[in-house]
Amino acid sequence: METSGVVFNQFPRGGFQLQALAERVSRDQEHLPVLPPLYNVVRDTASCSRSTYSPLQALSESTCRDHAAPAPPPPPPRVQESHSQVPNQSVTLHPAVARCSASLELSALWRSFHELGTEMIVTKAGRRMFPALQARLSGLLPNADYLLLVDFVPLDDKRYRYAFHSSSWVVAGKADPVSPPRIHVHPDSPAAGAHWMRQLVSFDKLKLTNNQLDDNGHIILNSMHRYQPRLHVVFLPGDGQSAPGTVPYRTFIFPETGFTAVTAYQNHRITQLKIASNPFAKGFRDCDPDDCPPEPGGQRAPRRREEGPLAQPYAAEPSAGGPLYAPHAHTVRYDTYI
Amino acid sequence: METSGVVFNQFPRGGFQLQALAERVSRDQEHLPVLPPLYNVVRDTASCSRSTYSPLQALSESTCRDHAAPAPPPPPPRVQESHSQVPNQSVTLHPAVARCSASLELSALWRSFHELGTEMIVTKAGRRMFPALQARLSGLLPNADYLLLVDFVPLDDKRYRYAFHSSSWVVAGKADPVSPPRIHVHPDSPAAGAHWMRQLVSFDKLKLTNNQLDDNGHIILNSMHRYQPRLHVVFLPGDGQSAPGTVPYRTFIFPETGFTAVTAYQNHRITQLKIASNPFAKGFRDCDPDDCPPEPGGQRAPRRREEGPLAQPYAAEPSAGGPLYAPHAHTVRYDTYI
DNA sequence: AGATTGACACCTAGGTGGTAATGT
DNA sequence: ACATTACCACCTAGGTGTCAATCT
Repeated sequence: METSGVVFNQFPRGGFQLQALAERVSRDQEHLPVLPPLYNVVRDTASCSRSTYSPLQALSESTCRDHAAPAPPPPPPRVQESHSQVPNQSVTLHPAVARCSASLELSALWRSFHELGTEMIVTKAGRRMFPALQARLSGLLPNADYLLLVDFVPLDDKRYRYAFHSSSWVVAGKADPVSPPRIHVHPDSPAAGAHWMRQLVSFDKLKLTNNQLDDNGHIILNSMHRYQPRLHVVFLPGDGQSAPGTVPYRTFIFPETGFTAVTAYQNHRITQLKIASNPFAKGFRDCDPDDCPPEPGGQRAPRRREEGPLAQPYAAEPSAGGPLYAPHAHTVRYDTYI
Repeated sequence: METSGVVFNQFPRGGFQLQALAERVSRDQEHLPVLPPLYNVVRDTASCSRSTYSPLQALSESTCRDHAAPAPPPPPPRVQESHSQVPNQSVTLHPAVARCSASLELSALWRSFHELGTEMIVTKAGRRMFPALQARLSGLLPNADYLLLVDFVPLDDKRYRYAFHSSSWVVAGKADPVSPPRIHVHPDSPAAGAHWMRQLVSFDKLKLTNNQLDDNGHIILNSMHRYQPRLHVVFLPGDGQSAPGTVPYRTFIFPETGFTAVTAYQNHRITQLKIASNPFAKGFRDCDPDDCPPEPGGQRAPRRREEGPLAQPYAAEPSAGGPLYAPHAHTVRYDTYI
């Protein structure tokens, strides 16, 4: 099923036309900077109403933060050299995607993680993301067919290490070599616009792995590196629906979904927030079994081991390495986010 | 999503073109006899090598039984009156389906159930079939797109009752009114022929319900009625792949998959075979926990309640009602059939 | 009396982080 | 040192038939 360098998790449907189209989307962007002007980048509409939006700014900081918590600035995005085929001017969108927009679901939870410096576990067998990428779509043509793709681009070309003494990430060198990029195709693809817009689109089948030889179609990432997920909405032209010279897809980036891939959690507050918000980790929660599932805002007594001064007490300054947790991160409890 | 009387479990993919095509397949056959000559009926190729095959005969008895067990003859198929649009002569198949064939997986298990008189539970919330319909396909064009559909046709127009005193099914009157027919679309649809042929195609998401008002897209059946599942392989023409005047689909019927819908099992030997072969029912098996999963052929000591002469000892003659279990049905133990 | 429903114990299947062992 | 792995207890989620209660 690999006709080019791009590897997909699956491509049962629609045969090879779809695969070729998805490959084109991937290739178009493969050698571009993380956020080239070509991209039709749209901000998380649920959390930000800014009409003018700078893509590069979006990745370099969280531009739309409605909390007072200090914004953890990730390192500036890498700009690669090979700008092949970058039409720097505005492009004409295919009508099927011209009015398309997407909003990130659970953006408050994502922001809570982002403020601490999101970490995502990668394992040999593949690990789901938590939170999972979920989006609400609008502006699609109900009767037109679309693919929904997710891929991951490096946020920089560095390798990181977590300094426990300062509870901060520090640069540990240049990035390791990258594996051939992989793209996750939403299992419903292709589907009509009406299907995608009917309800939340969830990428909860997507799995991350650090196994460079992975055979299951999972997304291959380097541990201790930073990544930015991207959502691509790709129009699939039917008979006579092609419009040469137009761009048939749009790419959405939600900066608060950027993360560091790890094989074990480094920042203990990330661990705690995962435990508090992921229903599958309920067994690790520090609360009585009866009233354990508290609604956001509730607060309960600890049950498991009293972890006293476990690592450093959570009070450290952001260092050059990248985002740190905010000293006064939310005490909000998340219950069921799945 | 309902543009005609046909209801589908889902139709996210490929938009309305696919839905229209599937509806056509359904409508073509909706008012036909159970097995009209139009159908491209193919026998379970795994269990039968007969080259000449009579569709009507296939439903009226199990024509390809390689066991000595007495064949439980189901009631003869109903022949409806409204033979609209029945080209009684042979039709020209579209090249994309001309060489298509399908074989039933787990046909030995299906036959064991069939010999006892298969029962399938229907519930308000929807119940999976066990065994699930699974088939291996061949002869598709690897790069062409296909839909895989399953629907259910009544095997007769009768209502049944199980006579416990004689351990046999008896006719209890004329069939109840039928709900609008529903079609289960395999979730992978549409997919390339290569995808369908790569591995076993399993319809384990299909659920049966007796809730006439079901709005989960499940298959609606009448309890205490007999049904025959059908598998439709539908070619989905791409640009310029249409061939007017040809039939773009084939229908496969495996007579050993016919069953009686029930809300609770009637024949106790059916219950026992389900418990012995369905891994989810392992908790009800009559064997020691350690060596409980015996390979087919093994035999173990009972663990749960000794059920002595539970109903009548299993020895009854087939009555006019339909299939009965064979008095000497297999003692083979089935382990994991999922 | 027969058919249906709902609560239940008991499974499969798989997603959590913890922890100790193992690499490197 | 640090990163990774394998295994584990503990969850969620949902598929089984049983049984008692209820419906018709």
